Amino acid sequence: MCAMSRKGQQTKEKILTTARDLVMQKGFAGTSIDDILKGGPYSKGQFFHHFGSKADLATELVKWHAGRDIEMFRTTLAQAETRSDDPLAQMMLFLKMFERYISNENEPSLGCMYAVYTYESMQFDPSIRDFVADTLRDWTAIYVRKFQEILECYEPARPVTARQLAEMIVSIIEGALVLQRAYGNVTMTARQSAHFRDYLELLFGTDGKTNSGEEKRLGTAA
Amino acid sequence: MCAMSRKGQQTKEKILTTARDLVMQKGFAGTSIDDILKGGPYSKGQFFHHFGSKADLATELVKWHAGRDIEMFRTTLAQAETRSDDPLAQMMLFLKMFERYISNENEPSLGCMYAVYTYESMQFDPSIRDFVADTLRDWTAIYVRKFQEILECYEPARPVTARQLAEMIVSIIEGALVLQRAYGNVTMTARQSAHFRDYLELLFGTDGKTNSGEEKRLGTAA
DNA sequence: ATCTGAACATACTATTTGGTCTGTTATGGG
DNA sequence: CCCATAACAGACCAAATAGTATGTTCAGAT
Repeated sequence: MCAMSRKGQQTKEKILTTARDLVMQKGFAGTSIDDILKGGPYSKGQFFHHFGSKADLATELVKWHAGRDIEMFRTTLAQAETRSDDPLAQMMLFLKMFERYISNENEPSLGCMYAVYTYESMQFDPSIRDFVADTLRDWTAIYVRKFQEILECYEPARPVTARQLAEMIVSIIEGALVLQRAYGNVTMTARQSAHFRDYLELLFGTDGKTNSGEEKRLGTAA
Repeated sequence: MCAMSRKGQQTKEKILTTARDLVMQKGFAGTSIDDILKGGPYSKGQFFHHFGSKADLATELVKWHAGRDIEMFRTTLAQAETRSDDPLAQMMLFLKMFERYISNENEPSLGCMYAVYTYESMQFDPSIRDFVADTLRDWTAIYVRKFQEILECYEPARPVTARQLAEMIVSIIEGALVLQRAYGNVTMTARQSAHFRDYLELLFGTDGKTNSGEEKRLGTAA
């Protein structure tokens, strides 16, 4: 009756974990099903019981990853939001938390799975490509909202939109992850994020700041 | 006597071009030799006459690409350098030229080949990984030099090193290329580069500027 | 013109790959 | 306890894949 037993779900997750690690090392096309099986070890029957095909794995893998990824993103942001009422301070804190997390990355997950899929995109069907693009858009959208709040409170030293800033930090992180991986340097992404924080301070910093957080936001809302 | 005839070189280049286009679409592991042959069409004998193996193609392809890539990079910078004596103006001009180039990208070369290799890195042998890392370092080093010149002439509004700025623009471009590809949006990279120029203006701009280009540079040299 | 090696063509092969088929074992609801 | 079905095991298969073997053509130096 039940669609899937405890044990089954557990096995499926283990296969997904193994697949993720291998895909992050060698790409999707570069990872054969046998590679994944050897990485378990799992049996062929096990794999094809849980996944209809390799293409099916591709879909389930990104969606599984994106679910966990976005959830952690939101959790971290929510955490930052409890520690301050000022959106700029929240953003700064969030970035610092991200930097701490990404530098501690012990496992072989150096890089971004969306980038892996993006750079092999033409072998996936359009629905996967769309999903990856949508996920990146979701990611950006969260930043956009926060920067909108910031722009409601602070006057930037130069004209800039929330979207521009959001896309910039996403670009910086994506790019830094490429370099981090290419160089085998675990601190690259954190450094780039820190530099972006520096830019934000210059843009919204004490000199350029015209309104304290609460004031303008309440003013706008009223 | 000659190592390779005109015709041979020509064919090899055509194969490399086809291979590059396919690899940029589906990744390296996702591109089979038969795919490349069909993309020509070329014969199997032709391929294995020019390349010892698929791994050999991997090596020759990045090196061939990097040679052309870095050359264009230097040419564009040299062009920018002839139009102004001010290193900051040169950088701005260079970025603008890059933006024009990258937005016009008609072909299917959306993205960066080094990123493709980096995200499939574990299937290549270490010498290729090292080559890619070195090429990215070369790329960064050129920016570092230019930012050093800028920092000799201008006082930044916040403390910043040439290396930080160089790594930031490289990250931004790498990341923007990922987004550009994921979204199928040809203007993303140019917009990110433009935003970085904005940051540079804020950092070195009229308010923060303390020395005119020539002055301080000469002063430092003397 | 000739002759040598580069350049190309193509049939063939061993292995890998994604995927199936058949059968066995474990699980949990009634 | 029973039994339907989920979960697993592993032999098997056809297609794809990288690579070879063998031969032919062609360009260019002498």
